[in-house]
Amino acid sequence: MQSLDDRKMKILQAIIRNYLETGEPVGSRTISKYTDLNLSSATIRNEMADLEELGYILQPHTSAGRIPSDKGYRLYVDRMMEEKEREVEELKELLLEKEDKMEHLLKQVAKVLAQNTNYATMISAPQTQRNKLKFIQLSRVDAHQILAVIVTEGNIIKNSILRVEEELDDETLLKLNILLNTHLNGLTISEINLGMITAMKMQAGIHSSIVGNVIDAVAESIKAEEDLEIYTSGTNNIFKYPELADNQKASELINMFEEKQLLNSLVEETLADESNTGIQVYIGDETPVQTMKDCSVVTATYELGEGMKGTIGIIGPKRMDYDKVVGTLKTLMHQLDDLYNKRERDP
Amino acid sequence: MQSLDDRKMKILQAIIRNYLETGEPVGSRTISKYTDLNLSSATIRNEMADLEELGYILQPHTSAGRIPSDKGYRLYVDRMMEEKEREVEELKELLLEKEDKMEHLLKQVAKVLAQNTNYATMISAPQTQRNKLKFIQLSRVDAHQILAVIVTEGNIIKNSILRVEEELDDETLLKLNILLNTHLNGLTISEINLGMITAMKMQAGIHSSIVGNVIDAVAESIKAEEDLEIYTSGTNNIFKYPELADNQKASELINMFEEKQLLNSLVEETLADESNTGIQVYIGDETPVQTMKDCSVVTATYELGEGMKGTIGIIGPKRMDYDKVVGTLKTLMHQLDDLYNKRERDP
DNA sequence: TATTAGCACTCAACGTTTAAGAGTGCTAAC
DNA sequence: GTTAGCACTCTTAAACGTTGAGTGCTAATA
Repeated sequence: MQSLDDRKMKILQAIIRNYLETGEPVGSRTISKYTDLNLSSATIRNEMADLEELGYILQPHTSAGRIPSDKGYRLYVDRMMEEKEREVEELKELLLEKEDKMEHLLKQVAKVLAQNTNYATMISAPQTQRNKLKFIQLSRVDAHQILAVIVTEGNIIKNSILRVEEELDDETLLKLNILLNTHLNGLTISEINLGMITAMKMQAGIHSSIVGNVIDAVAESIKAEEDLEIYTSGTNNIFKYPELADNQKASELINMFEEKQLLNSLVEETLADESNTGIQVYIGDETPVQTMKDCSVVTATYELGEGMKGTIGIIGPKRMDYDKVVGTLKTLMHQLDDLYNKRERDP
Repeated sequence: MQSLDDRKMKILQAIIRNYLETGEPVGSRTISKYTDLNLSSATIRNEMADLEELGYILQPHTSAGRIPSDKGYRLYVDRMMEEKEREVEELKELLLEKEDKMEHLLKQVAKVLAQNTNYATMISAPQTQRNKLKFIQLSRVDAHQILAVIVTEGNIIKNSILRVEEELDDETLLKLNILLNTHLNGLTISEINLGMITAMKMQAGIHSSIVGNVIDAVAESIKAEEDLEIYTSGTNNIFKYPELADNQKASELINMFEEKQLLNSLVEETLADESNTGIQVYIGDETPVQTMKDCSVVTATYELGEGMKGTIGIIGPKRMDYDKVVGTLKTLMHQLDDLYNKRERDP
């Protein structure tokens, strides 16, 4: 595909910018005034006819102005990505307010982002790729209940309450703790095999059933970790864009944000793509999720060290302010980096 | 307020039933055919004029049919509540599928309920009224990190990771554990006073800062417990009712379901009302939350023993199928009871 | 006295018409 | 290559008439 000459490019940019602002098809006269090209509307018309023929813009109907096509947006975005490296924003302070629990942090991020951009946002909890066990602790809660605490790499903590028939004295509990930790620490779930389990059960003697239960709990904890944890915010922002706000579409979108399964495929798609700078833009039909085919989606991958990766997504109309969104996301990714490093360094 | 005569009552019921189905104002002729009263439309018209004067029904405009007023719905609901005690539904099986984590259970309930009713639903996590400490456990995760596990009455578990400068040997850790548990077990947060804290710090000697940190963690855990945990489902159901689906209203409602703070006031209102059978109906302006003034809300209080109370809410249009909703909620409350008892009895 | 038939009236909803305005494509002149 | 001018297209909104559902009232009926 041959690149556009400079003037066509400027006109295309002007059309897109203008359309982003107004949401209305933009006509030749507007562009003629809007740009610093000093061209009459007639000239612009000629150029626009060319641009349309090349597929960068569309006419909703004869005698309406033009709107950008997906291809047009794509060109605009690609061009923009090369140029821009946005300045830091006031977002920093907001984010660094005392938030230390992962869940709160993520919710906060989604919210701040939604407020800043006026689009709907989502953020997935970091998925630990290799989930090593770090620490297991059994404690007696009362006569027939044992609490199992399971800590994995990255300090993800899971609890599970087990019921036991037999009463356990402190000494036995201590022995079990040692048994479990010596055998399991440092292993990922896939490394825990049946041979190991039977060996441990042997050693546990009459308490073998407890070992079994604990291992089940471990398995479930790590598995539960894998299922989607996605936080969303600003879903009602879609009502700000008439092209998304009709009942049919709005309902589908809202439902998607609530169900979140569909969003998961977006997360996976984003994480899969390694080639990239970390930010991806899906315009219209390019999206991996059909429900969003009238939207554009910008996603970013963030990393909190130790291979803990998550995804941030911004979902809005095709006439999204790509410029701002990409900038904000870039800043945000830096913030998250800083936050992580700060936390490691200085508890 | 004097009660209506039998015929007026029947006509009112017919109007409401019909309106619930169609969502359109209902005219005299319809009622004349719809009921078994064998009255001409003219007679119905006279009665309707009376009913309107009494405030039970409204005319959206001259020469439209009538729709129920809030007062009309109220009468209908009150009457219905006396009579009905609904039969059990198929919901049972759905609910009893292996779900043992509170969070999942609640989400599941919200979802099932939304699917069953075609309205939006919410459920608040049970709030433990007197949150007694049951058990505290400190464990060493690595050289500079301690895991504090805090279990409260009702087996709510909270974790917190503390950083420590000094390395602690097993013996010290054990002593600290004993110290904390002997002092704090069985206390609610309000019972932990400053005197007690300083006494404990004294005993902890050089490790007093850890005691302080743990107590902070305890306080935070219990406080965090208090902030709203509310799950919603089926929010997009509101699009099924044109009277709620215009952009303005839909946006506000969706936002409310996302933010959830407003829903909290609904929860509080519901829990506050002790007088009731457990189910309350708010029609239109009766709602404690302004945002829902065009909706009706049916709430129920459920209890999982030990004073753990939560709230379930169903939010829909004023022309809600009160009958079905109240029935479903009653069944559901029984299910939750059973579930709790079953779980206690048979782990 | 309660009920009903009949009729004139009202008003939202819908389709049609009309006018205005924005925007285009094309041609001819600069 | 650029621009002015003009005829043409098509959306949008307002204006208008028509339709039909539904009402209130009156007078006749059981």
